Amino acid sequence: MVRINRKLEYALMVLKYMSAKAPSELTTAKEVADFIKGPFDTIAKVMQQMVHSELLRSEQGVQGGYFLATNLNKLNLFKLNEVVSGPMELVKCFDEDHHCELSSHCNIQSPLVTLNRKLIDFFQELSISELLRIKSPLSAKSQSVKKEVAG
Amino acid sequence: MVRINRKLEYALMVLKYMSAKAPSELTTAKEVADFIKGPFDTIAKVMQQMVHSELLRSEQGVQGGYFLATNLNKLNLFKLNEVVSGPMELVKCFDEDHHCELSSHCNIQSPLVTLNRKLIDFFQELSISELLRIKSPLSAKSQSVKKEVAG
DNA sequence: GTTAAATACGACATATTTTGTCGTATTTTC
DNA sequence: GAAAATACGACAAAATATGTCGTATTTAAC
Repeated sequence: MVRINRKLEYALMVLKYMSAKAPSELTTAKEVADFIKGPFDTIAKVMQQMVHSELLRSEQGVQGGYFLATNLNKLNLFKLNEVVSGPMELVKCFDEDHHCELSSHCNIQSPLVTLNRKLIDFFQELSISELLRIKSPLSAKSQSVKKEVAG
Repeated sequence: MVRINRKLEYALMVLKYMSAKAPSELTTAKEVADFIKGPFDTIAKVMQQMVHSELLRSEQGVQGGYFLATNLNKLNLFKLNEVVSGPMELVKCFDEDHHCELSSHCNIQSPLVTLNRKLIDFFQELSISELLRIKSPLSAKSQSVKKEVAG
């Protein structure tokens, strides 16, 4: 089954939620968890991962929270998935460590490499702002917007 | 992590293996299992599922086996995945029975519907013969081939 | 007609991955 | 100092994927 995981869903929900606010306004993990009625801990961790990758920035302590630190026009689904779920590998045979035990007799390795490449391209071409239909006030302010997103 | 599963891999390996033979020649599950050094039972079941969906046909008894019963030019990856792994649903919220518990407060449902549609289109456009680079003697014989597969 | 080789298929067992929880530390405001 | 927040590793639980077993059935060969 080809399925995106919860972490990526949470990340998308977070970005959607935060993008509705003014860029300077902070958002807490609790706030998002309450809003989507999801598990606080997991959502908090996803947001922390996004801080590591500089998609968000955080302020600690009382009154702390997170704010957007990236242009959602330039962020794509491949990157976001990588941030929260690690490298996108269509099949096991691609990862370095524990490579697939069938690989020595596999008759479809090259097709799978091709397929993996195509799938990565597919996800890379999907911008988050387009996907989530975000007007993106931050990006409009901080960076030149190359093309208007239609629809 | 977006990853195709073993069953789909086995199905592709089976088709690749079988397509190298003359259309009339039978292939046993054991033969494929030996060739790719994979688990016989699982591979046999995948082949049986392919019989159900009429991608293969089978002959029972000693000297029995499977043979191709479909045009691999017309078979696409979406269909093949569906046959061996059930419906392709990007996210849980789409399936009828146990729908996602977050759906009532989800703020990204419509984007996910769109994404799911795009992903399905992506897989539907990938023909098996193209993916596996199969010359497809069966289809060349039994059906008119619309366009030659380049590369 | 018995045996052997094969498909057919449900039930179960195991392994892997995903998802969520807990505990604890740290930062900052009040 | 207390409270509200991020930070983060370790573990637990749940879900899913994968593989195995047992048994039935079909058919060819002997």
